[in-house]
Amino acid sequence: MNIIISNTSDKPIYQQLFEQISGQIIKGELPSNYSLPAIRTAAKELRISIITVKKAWEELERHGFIYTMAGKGCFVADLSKGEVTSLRNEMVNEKMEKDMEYYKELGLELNEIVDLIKKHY
Amino acid sequence: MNIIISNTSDKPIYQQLFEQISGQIIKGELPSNYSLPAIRTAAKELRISIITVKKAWEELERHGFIYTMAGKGCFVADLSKGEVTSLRNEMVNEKMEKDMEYYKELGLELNEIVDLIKKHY
Amino acid sequence: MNIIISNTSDKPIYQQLFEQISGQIIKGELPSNYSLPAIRTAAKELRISIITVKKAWEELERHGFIYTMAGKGCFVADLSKGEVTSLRNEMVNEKMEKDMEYYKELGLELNEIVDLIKKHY
Amino acid sequence: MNIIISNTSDKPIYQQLFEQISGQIIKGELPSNYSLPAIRTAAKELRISIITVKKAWEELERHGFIYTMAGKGCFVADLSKGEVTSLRNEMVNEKMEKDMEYYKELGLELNEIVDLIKKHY
DNA sequence: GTGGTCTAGACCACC
DNA sequence: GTGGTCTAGACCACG
Repeated sequence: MNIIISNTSDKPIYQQLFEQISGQIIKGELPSNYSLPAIRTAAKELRISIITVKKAWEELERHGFIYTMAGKGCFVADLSKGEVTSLRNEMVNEKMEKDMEYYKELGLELNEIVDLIKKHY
Repeated sequence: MNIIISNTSDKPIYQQLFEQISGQIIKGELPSNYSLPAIRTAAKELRISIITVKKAWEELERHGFIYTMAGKGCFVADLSKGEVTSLRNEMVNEKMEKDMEYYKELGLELNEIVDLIKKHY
Repeated sequence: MNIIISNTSDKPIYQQLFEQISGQIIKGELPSNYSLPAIRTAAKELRISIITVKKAWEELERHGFIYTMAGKGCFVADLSKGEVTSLRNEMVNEKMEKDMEYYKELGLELNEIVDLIKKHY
Repeated sequence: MNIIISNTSDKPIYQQLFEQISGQIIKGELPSNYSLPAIRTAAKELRISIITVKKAWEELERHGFIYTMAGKGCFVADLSKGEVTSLRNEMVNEKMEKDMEYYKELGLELNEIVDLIKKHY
């Protein structure tokens, strides 16, 4: 597991954690039942508060990416490929909707957006 | 000028104002030297705080979308077509960069993103 | 609004808060757009931590009972009678399922359960 | 004896053990003086900690469901039908009280609860 | 050892 | 003033 925290980013730390880990699960880099580092361990290594890590872990559990066994630890959920895709689409669609709203507000045409994406990808 | 404020959105109100007005300027819906409503007037009509309107106007000025004449009011800047495009691109590129980072983090391929955009546009 | 906190209960404080407030909303004792006390105020009055109150408020928002306006406060959601019933049923069904599992495990017949309920209601 | 342990349940494992075994005793599925498996045996078969099994056995003894003979093992208590019913009611009443509190807090009428129970039983 | 809950502070953006 | 985020501790139940 590889996490990079930016303290200068405008994104809250717990969300950075959530996005990176969920991304790794979606991409299959973290296998089912993989044991996440203990909250205290992760907090110490990333030099952030225990509570911040916990918040990220909670968010991951709420979305179904991981499951918690109190007293044992947290583990990557056992997801089928279809479930992974479904989770991914849920997250992507939510964001995409807002993005498109913004680009349309700025008067961008569909093909302009596509061109920009190809440039930035 | 047509502004819609959502109090329940997670976006700060001043930013909603900024985005909508800058969008209208970019799309040419607000002509050069168009006189923006007085801060107090806008605040009253939109039922928001004067401070919030002021912050949005300031942000617009900082980006070069409007200019202020003390005692007279605020007016849409006299921008060439090239300048408008430049301002737009500046805003779009900044956002696009972040968006692509997110979509890549979720393991989306370029063509998947393009498909989704065509769907959501 | 009337809240009673039991420090001796086995239920976490934040859950007691959640259950009591959601119950009052469901019963119509708290009207739409009713302004909940500020987190700090509630914490002081109930003599509990700000974070504990916040956790309860968050849970209420996640279930759709209240909405948050950052910088303004938290307010009871504008729910139709049908939506209230739907929210109630969601909560009740979840619990009822577990309860029945337990009573069946103890060998109770349906009519025994009904008798007991009439006695305890 | 048939025990199923769920590691992902929010219920502690020792309590799952307690509830299932006490339920089987109450339902008469385990006869008087039936010899419970040795703690180490049960722990190994269920793939849980010895400490956890011990805690469940202790809880069963505390409630009077089983008795321990040092060096021999644990056995189902010799309970009359009345005693069984009494034990059962003790457990049921304790839970029922809390349940009804919750359902009343959500504004459910007696007949609504009965209807729901018939549906979920 | 683990996570679950709670506390008493703090700084920030927004209004 | 408000909520949003974060910190650095603490005690508990569970295994």
